[in-house]
Amino acid sequence: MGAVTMSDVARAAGVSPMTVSNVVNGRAGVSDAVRRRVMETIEETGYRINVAARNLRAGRSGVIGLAVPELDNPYFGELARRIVAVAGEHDLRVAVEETGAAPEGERGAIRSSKRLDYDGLILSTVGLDMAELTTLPQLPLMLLGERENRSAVGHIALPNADGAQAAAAHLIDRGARRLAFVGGPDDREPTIRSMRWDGVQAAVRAAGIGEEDLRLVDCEMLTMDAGRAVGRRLGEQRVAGGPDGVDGIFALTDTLAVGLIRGLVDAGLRVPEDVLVAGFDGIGVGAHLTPSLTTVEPDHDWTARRAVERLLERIAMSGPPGEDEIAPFRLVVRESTGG
Amino acid sequence: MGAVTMSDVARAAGVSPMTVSNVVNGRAGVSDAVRRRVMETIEETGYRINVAARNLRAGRSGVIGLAVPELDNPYFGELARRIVAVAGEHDLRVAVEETGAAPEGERGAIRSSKRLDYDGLILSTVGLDMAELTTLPQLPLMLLGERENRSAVGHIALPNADGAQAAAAHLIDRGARRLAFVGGPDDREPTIRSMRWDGVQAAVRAAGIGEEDLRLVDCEMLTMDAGRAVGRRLGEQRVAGGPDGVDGIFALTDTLAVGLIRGLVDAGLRVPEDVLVAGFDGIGVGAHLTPSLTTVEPDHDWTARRAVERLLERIAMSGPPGEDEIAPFRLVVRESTGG
DNA sequence: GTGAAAGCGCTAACAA
DNA sequence: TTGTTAGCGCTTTCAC
Repeated sequence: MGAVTMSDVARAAGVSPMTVSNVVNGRAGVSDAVRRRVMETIEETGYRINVAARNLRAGRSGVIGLAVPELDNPYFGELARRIVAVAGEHDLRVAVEETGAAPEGERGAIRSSKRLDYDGLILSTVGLDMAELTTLPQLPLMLLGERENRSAVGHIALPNADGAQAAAAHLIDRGARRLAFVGGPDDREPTIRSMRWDGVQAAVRAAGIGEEDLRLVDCEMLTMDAGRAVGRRLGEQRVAGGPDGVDGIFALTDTLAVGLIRGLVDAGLRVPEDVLVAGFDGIGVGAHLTPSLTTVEPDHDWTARRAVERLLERIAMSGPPGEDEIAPFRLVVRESTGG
Repeated sequence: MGAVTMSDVARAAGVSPMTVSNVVNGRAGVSDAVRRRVMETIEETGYRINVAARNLRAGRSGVIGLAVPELDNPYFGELARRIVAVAGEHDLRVAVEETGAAPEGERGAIRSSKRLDYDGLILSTVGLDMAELTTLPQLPLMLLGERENRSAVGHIALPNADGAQAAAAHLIDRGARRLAFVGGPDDREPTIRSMRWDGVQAAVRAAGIGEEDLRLVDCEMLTMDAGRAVGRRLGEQRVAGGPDGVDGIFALTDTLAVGLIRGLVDAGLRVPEDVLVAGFDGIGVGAHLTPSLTTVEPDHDWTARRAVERLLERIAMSGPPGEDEIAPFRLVVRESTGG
């Protein structure tokens, strides 16, 4: 543990620790000669700053948490990657956590943020309701994915309504007339699901399709397995009912869509010939499926950057959460909706 | 920042800070009465330990790094999830990092581990060679994936040779006779690729298949895109050459296999009717592809647990890296090799 | 432009 | 069983 300290460097360079500190932190007010000498000494001694000490002094931990529903979902992996990158630019470490898309997991993430002393938390929330979120945390918090602007918590929203509307409009444009919206468990208040549902409804209304030709299909978990089960069921109904069954599906997430497509195949249907399918998220594997997946792709870079930067602002100034922002998106059309 | 400190709690409870420390850390030698009183005071004051201070005192940062090639690869997401879980049991935070599967990225991860002062690093390495790894780091390091036992660095190995051999034997068992091994860039020394290649060769030899019926196909990157390009090429050759083309493919990773299958489809082939395909890793999406993917699935739980625990041992005792261990695996047979 | 003093909150070592 | 002392490595403040 022969760790080299600032004092060691200072002694070796014949200056005070304070001067070393100034050099290390690139502060002004150090003559070029001294700066150079200190730099050299740092090089020679192999000095590295002690982050724990600096953090203690600064009253921070230097770590922000990132809590996502599922780490093995490529979407959140991509998100994590970018957030880590942006945070690194600010010399922050990112501790990742998984919530399992359940309120209990999200509560747990907030709790462990406190236990492990994170400076702030970026929470990609699915389950926790706003009431709880606004009371619970004594912790700079950025929410990812929700839309509604509720006072105490900062948001970076996904283009839930607009994106879903675009996807549904596209399904209709490609000839679908009997639509299904396959989503997660129902909730009491604005969630990703309800907002995307609104978007799809808007598209249906705009196209003059009757409400009876849009079905809402529950799906307890947002997993491929769950999606596949639903797909199989919808597929079997379609097969039994002939051409009167569902012919266009919007899946709440790409992950769900992957399972859904496979379930439809299990039931003997072809995508897109018999049923069109579109998802939401823009996960990478979507491009290489058979059929490849049409999806709403939010701008992940933008999302990550804004989330981190705004969290940093909140940590630094403990000011108000600020305005909601909505990520830009594009609709990526692929084979699952006919090309 | 009205943070409550141990001294505050001590004063309020009428004891010394040291006693509070002992209670907080569950150390023995505190009377039940005092312990209870301190606990209550902690509750009342809302005291939370200052991790930065504790770390400074302990000479650690409380953070370990986890560097993986690609965060948006579900395989590494799963790995990360489990590692975070195990580390959490030990009150450790996990900072994730992406190397991009390139030596430069892996070097960068080691560098930033030092910059950000990680207590240790779990590195899922692909590119960096051992010579460099053993000289470079002054940092407790656990390697994931490699096999060769080289003095200074700890390893948790994947069942590279045995797993690949099992997969290849299975391809042959299902009737494949002209095999291809599709892997990453070639390397000078034992890597995941060369070890899996050895396994495949062993299977081919054991089956009495001629060396000329096993092809080694390079693939610069381990991405779906790259795999797709290779798949398309192999597929076109097969179509041109008739039944004499490749009829069984082992892909170095599942990610590659996903692209590969799609590339074969692009070329007009059917999997598994025309070509059998097997991968390695057991990524979740493999089960829901069309066709679903046969794969070698290492025991991820085991891998994560051993990696963290052994890293902790190394951090604590800075002892020798210890023996290599190889993760158990199973061959999961799915549609891409005929069911 | 440079340095000395003091203290961030915690805990090891020793004393009582 | 409990308390006192001292110091982890850094940086804010103020003096020179």
